[in-house]
Amino acid sequence: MKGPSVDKNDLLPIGELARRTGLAVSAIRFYEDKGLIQAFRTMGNQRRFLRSDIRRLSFILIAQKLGLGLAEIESELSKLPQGRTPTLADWQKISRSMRKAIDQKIALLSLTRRKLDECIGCGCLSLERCRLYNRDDRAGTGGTGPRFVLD
Amino acid sequence: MKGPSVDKNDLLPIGELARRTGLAVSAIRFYEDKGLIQAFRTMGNQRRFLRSDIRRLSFILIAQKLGLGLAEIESELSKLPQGRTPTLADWQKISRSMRKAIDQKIALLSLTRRKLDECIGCGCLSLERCRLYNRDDRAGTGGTGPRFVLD
DNA sequence: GTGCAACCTCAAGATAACTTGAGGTCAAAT
DNA sequence: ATTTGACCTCAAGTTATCTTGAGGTTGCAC
Repeated sequence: MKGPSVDKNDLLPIGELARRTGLAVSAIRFYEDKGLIQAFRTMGNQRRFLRSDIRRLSFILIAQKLGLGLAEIESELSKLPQGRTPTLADWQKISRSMRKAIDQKIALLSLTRRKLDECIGCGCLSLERCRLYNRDDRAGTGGTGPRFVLD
Repeated sequence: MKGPSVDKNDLLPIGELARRTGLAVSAIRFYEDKGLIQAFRTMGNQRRFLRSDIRRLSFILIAQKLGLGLAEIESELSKLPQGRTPTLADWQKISRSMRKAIDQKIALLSLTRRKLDECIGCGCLSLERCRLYNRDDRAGTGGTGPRFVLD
């Protein structure tokens, strides 16, 4: 019975992790710096990662594709158990939350597309008349970015 | 008969354009700097915009939501006729190309979702086994960013 | 035990997309 | 005529996400 042991041979140096994920070594170090991933250190101060960190980085890559920022990703990842290597069930849970994010993105895009279809009919793209935009606009929402349009 | 005349009263100062689009004044100046939009100048060196620039800016905002960078957006906008105010037909054309971009995005997300569904079944998220990733990977594609994963 | 690729840190640079600030001008109402 | 808010330029700052470089150390293979 060879259970999931965490013996020393399973620890990966950063370059190996880079090769396996397609990330640059510098990016992984950067993520560690940001607290997205953690590493053990050898006596000689070199990083050693768990195999499960491949998944962690994979998650980061996928989540980025979905438009999440590193901060948001970190907050997602923080839902993983601390102290122990995440189990399959842990990853399933987080994967499902990612699926929801995808669903939402698709829904938003579908909405945009539908509205755009209407607009193609009139050729407008005008903030004042087009349904692409809020009707009750003209208000500063308080944030920094653009204040209405498609939110 | 009040046709679409372009007399002086139709020229908008930058602040007006900002209010109408929800953009910051500084952002509009920035876009002008980048060549995304052009302005006339008054004798006193103040910018004056055409009404049609509202659409232009609207397009920029929508295209950004779709994930295009300003450079790409500029290349889209460059398809508009030079010299004259874009007609409805011009905008319809560009809107349709935008629709295609949305379609593609949705398709890509659907694919991701489908693959993710498979992965939830196995809980893997592993670069080496999971179908989320290319099978023929392990290769540097030459670019800077992540080299495989979901492309 | 030596060589050399792979590793380390820390600071600075790169790109995108803007904002902020300083210092000054314009124009429309009073 | 004066005031005041909107406008101007240009340089520098901001946030996010990394990369690059300098200068130095480790660790594995021979």
